[in-house]
Amino acid sequence: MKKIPFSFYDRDTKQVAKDLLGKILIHKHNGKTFCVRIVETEAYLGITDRACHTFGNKNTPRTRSMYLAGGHAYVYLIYGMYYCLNVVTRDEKKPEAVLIRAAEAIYGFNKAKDHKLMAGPGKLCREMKITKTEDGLALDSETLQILDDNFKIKKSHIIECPRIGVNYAQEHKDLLLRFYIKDNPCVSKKYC
DNA sequence: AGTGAGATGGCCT
DNA sequence: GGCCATCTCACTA
Repeated sequence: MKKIPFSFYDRDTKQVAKDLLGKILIHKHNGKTFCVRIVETEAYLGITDRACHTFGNKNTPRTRSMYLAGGHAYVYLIYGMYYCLNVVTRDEKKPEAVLIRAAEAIYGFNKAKDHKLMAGPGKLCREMKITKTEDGLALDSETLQILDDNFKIKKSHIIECPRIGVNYAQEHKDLLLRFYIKDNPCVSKKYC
């Protein structure tokens, strides 16, 4: 299990989104450790991307963490009841991020065999107990980490398709910025 | 299996 | 007031 250097996150956001597939995400909470493998991501390309929270350099209390250096967490509340976990990329001047959309349970879960347990960003945070408390944490923190266990994914097994739920984003809604591992049963939707 | 409504809060005109 | 990077449940058929 290798630590991931911060330089990994200060790269092209689309590339980081693809490279995060297969990586290990760990959250420690109330003495429990939740460990998963990331199987689905989406790239949000900052101030020029209509689907991104920082479009037009929008900087509000909610999006504050997007302006941290790459390798920090950006957690926000959506629809009043679900949290979504993002990995901030690039540097402080480029508020871009990767949404972690789905993961496969490795350990720490009672229903680890349920492939749909974390098939979706809201479900993932609910099951891993990730909330606003984790917003802004570095991804090598004691309680929140992303690690590399040398799990490799062939390029041909990375599927690219349009992002989910961004129909409002006009000319950016159809960009192929959603990535998932081919044939993995834990992804949030099959069709693309 | 596919559609539609409701939950619910922060942030925007 | 309306929209949202969502999810679940209740309905249709």
